[in-house]
Amino acid sequence: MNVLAELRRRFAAALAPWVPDPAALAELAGMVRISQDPKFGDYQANCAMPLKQRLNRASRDIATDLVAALKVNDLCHPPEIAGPGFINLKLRDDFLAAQLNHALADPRLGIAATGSPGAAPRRRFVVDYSAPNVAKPMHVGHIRSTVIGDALSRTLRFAGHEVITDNHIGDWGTQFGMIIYGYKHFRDEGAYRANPVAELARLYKLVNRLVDYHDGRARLPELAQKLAAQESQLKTAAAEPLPTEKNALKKAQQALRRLETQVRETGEALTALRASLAAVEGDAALAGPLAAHPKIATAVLAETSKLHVGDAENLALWREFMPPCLEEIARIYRRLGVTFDHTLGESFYQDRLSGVVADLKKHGLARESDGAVCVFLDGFDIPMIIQKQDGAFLYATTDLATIQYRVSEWHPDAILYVVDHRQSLHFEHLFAAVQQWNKASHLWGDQNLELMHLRFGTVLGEDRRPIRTRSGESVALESLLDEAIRKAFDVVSTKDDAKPEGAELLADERRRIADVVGIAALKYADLAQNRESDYIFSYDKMLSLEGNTATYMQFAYARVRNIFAKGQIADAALAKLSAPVNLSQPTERALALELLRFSEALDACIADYRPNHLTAYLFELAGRYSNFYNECSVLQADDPATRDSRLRLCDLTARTLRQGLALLGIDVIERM
RNA sequence: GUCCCCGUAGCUCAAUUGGAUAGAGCGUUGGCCUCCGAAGCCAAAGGUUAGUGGUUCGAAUCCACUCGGGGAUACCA
Repeated sequence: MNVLAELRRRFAAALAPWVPDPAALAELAGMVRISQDPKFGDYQANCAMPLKQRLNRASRDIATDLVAALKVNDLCHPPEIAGPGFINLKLRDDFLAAQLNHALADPRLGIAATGSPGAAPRRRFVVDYSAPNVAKPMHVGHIRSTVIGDALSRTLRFAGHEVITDNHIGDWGTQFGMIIYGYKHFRDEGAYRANPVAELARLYKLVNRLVDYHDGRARLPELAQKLAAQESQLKTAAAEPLPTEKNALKKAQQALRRLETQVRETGEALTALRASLAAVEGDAALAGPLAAHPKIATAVLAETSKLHVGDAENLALWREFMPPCLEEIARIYRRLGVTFDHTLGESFYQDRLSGVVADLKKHGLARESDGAVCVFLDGFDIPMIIQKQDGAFLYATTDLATIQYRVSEWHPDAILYVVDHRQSLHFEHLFAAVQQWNKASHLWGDQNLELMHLRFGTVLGEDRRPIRTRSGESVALESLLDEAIRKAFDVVSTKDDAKPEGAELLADERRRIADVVGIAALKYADLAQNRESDYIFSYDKMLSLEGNTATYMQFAYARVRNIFAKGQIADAALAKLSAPVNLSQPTERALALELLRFSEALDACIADYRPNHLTAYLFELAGRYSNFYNECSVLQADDPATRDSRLRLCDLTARTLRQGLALLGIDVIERM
C-alpha cells in the first residue's frame, strides 16, 4: 500500500464538506507530506493553514475540526495539532507490522501495478534514449542519456506501464560521408580486414582532422580581423571619459567589462586555433594527405549526398560498414547491461522524409523561405527548417517522420526523449510543429499524447569545459568503463585481503564483483545527480566507492545476505517465517517505516521522470539498515521470536534494495 | 540583441514542487572492530540559499529588478 496516497484519500474525504471544488480538494489533500523531522511524527498535513482565508477562521480551529472529521484510527495514533495548525500523524506499530507482512508475502513487495484498483492507470510509453552516432566511438557524453533512459524504462515497466524503448541512432549523417571518403582514399586494407571498427574509427578521426584543419585555415583571417576590431573598439571605449551620473557610469563600466571579456575570449580562441593548426602542420604523417586533399570538406559533403541519393557504390559501402559499427555499440551496451526493443536510426526514416515535407506543405504548415522549406510557428522568432536550399533534409525532418511512425505503429500515450538540454529549442519547435500537424493531418487524433523532452545537463570536465583528454579528444566511454572496473578490482582485492579471517574470494570471483561494482558506481553517479544544470565530470566522484554510492547499497545488501549465510538460513526458510514483526526498538521501527515508503519513492520517480528520487530513497533505506544493524543483533537476538522478526526485516530490506537497484540497472552481489 | 536554464556549506549535489530549526556525500577534526562484514557507525565544525524589494499565516522555491555563470539563436546533429 502507498501509505501517503491512502492518507491523502482519507484527508480528501474529511475535507470534502468544506471544499466543493474537486481541483482545490485534490490540492489540499496533496498537502499531506512525509514529516521532515521525526519529532513531528511520520506524516504531516498542512492543509489547515491555506483554509484560513477561505473559511475565515483560525487555522488551528480548522485543524481541530478536520481532525474530528478524519477517519484514520486504523492507521494512526490520534493526530496531534502543532503550531498554526500542522496536523502530525504517527502510524500505529500494528499497522506497520501488518503492511510489512503484506509486502513480505508479495513478490512485488506490496507495490500495486498500474491498472489495478487504487493505482494509476496503465499507459504506453515510447522512451527514446542513448542515440549515439555509430560512425564514431561512444564517448563519455553518451552515458547520461543511456543510463537515465534505461533506468526510467525499467522503473516505468515495473510500475506496470507498457514501455517501448527505441535507440534512435545516428547512422546516416555527415560522419558516414567522412568514413566513406576516408575509406576511399586512406584505408589500410590489412588493418581494415583485421579490425574494421578500429580502422574506420581511425579514418573518421583522420578525415575529421583534415576537414577541421581546412576549416580552421579558412576561419583564421576572419577571426584575426574580429580580434583587431574588438581591440580597437575597446581602445576607443576606454579612451572616452567616464560619465559622472551614477547609472550611466555603471552602464559604461559594464560595457567596458563586456568588451574586455570579448577581446579575451576571441584572443583565446585565436591562440587555440593557431595551436591546433600548428599541431596538424607539425604532424609529419598528415603532411601528405593535407597537401593532396585541399577540398576535403566539400568532397566529404559530396560523398554524404551521394549516399543519400542512392549512389550504388556509397550505399554498398554503407551497408558494409553498418554491421561492425552496430556490433561495436552493442558490445558497449552488453557491458552496461542496457537493451532496446528497437534500434530505428535516421536511415530507417530516409524514404519518408520527402513525404513529410510534402504533407506539411499540403496543409499549409510549411512554405519556402530563402530557398529552404520552413515551418513558421507562433511564438518562435525563427522557423524550423525541414529542407535545405540544396534539397537535403535535416534532423528536424527525421524527428517529425519518427513521431509519425511511432504514433501510427505503436499508438503511445507518451513519448519521452532523454536528450541533452542544449536541444531544448529544437524540441519546443518539434512539439509545437507536430501538434499543428496532428490538427491538420490527424496523426494520432484527439487523444492526448504527452511529448516530453527529459533534458539533462552537459557533461563537463573539471575545468567546466566539455570533457576532453589531453590529446583533445572526448574520453571514450569504454575507457571509462575499464577504469571503473580496474579501480573496483583494486578495492575489492584490498578489502578482501584485509578481512579478519583472511581473503575468501578467488581471483575469478573478484573480477566478477569488480565488474558489477565498477559499472554500478558509474551508473549511480549519474542517476543520483539528475539535475538539469551541467554536470561536472570527475573520475574520483564517478568512481567513488564510499558514501552515497551504489557500493553503499550493495554493501548493505551483502551484509544482510551474510547474516543469512552465517545463520544457514535458506531463502525458502525465510519465506516460511510468519512470526509477527516486532518494532519495539527505534531502529527497527525506523527501518520498517522506510521499507514501506518504497512505493512512494517509485511514484515520485515516475511523476517527474527523475531517478534521483529512487537513489535518494535507497540511500536512506541502506542508512536505516546500517543503524538497525549496529543496534540490533539478529542471529544473537535475545529470544527466537525477536530473531525471526528481525530476520524478516532483513529479508524485506534485501529484497527492496535488490529490486530498487534493479530498476536503476544496477546488480547486487552476495559477497564483496 | 532576443529567448531559455542556473546561482544553496571549502568542493559536488539534495530539499517530497510554498511548510516547522535548509540536508547528504567528499574533504577537515575527534571517537567506535574480543561482538552477525569498518566499502560501515557516532559526534563536531562549516550557511545572510548571489543581492534588493514584493506577494502571504509561511519563500531556497512564486513575482520584479540588479549582479554573476551557462546554453540556444534559418539551412550540423
